[in-house]
Amino acid sequence: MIKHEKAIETLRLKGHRLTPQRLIVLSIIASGEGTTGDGHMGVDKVFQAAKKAYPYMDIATVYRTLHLFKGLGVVTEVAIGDRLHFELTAPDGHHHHMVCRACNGAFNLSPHYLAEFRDTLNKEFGFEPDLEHFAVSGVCAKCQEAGVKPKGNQE
Amino acid sequence: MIKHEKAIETLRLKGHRLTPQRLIVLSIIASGEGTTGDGHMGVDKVFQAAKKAYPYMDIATVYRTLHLFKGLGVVTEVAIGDRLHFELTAPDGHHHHMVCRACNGAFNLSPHYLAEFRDTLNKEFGFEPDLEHFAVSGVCAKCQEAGVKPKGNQE
DNA sequence: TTAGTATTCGCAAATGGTTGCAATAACTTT
DNA sequence: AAAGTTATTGCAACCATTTGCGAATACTAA
Repeated sequence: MIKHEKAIETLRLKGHRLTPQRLIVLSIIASGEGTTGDGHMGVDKVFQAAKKAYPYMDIATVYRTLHLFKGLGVVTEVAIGDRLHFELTAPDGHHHHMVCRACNGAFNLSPHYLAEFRDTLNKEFGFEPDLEHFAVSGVCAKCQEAGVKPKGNQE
Repeated sequence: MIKHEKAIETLRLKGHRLTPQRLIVLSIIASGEGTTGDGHMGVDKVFQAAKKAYPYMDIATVYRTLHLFKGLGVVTEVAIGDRLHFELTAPDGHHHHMVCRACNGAFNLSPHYLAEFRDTLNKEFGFEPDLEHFAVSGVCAKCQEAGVKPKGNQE
């Protein structure tokens, strides 16, 4: 009730309408209930929760709303095991993700690990990569111990 | 007819059956005709070409075949504008991709640009990222000149 | 060469996600 | 407070991709 007030203001300032559907989706994401371990919430979880609060809710509306929020920087999209998940964008500094292909765990990664990579692409190729919300797939330490093999190792 | 002989051998060695469908898909990818600029070929292009050579060809078979090849390291998958594209894996050193979100162009990126990033994730988090076939989305130099804006710049 | 069997195929139905469109509803203006 | 305008909704159809399943076929062994 307090956390996403700024998000609501953002909506209104950019001229978007404040519909019940949007407020519901927003509060669900903000509540972070039914989370898959790390604050990220699958689209289906959002949809189920939203339908409970508002039975006419349509899955298309959920997707459109989440994409709108993403475009406004209000939520962050993370692809976990080829399904989309969302979380409220961290108001402080945001972070990137390492997603484990074995356990589907998502681990935070501070942006400074990518800064150098970005600089290089910039200088060498004039290429400006989209690294605001970056996610690397891989295998986490725990799953490696448990015997999950990393993929081809030709660097 | 010569280029993908090794791929055929790989199939046989791993105990996969040498079906006409697989050989056709392989030769289409190897031929590289109908390419989207950089040697990558869209699934639909592969399917159309395959159906010409073998009218019963099914799109599901094309997908299954391409995934099999990908698992064997025979082809490389690149997501361009959220559609899958494939190319014959470069037999020498392979490369990564920078995909321009504005013009959908795909540019090659030598693996050495990623080596350091991998080492860091390894040492800091014990995380082993899948960087064999890595692709960054972004905006290429040309499209930046043409006025396409990079996304949020909070690093 | 033929018979056996496990893989692969084609089909059809399902998946997660997107889109076109007419009806609805949030905001604006009065 | 009512009417007008335009964004947004719900629905249904669609998209690219995946999957279940019974029929077909590449390989193996005889």
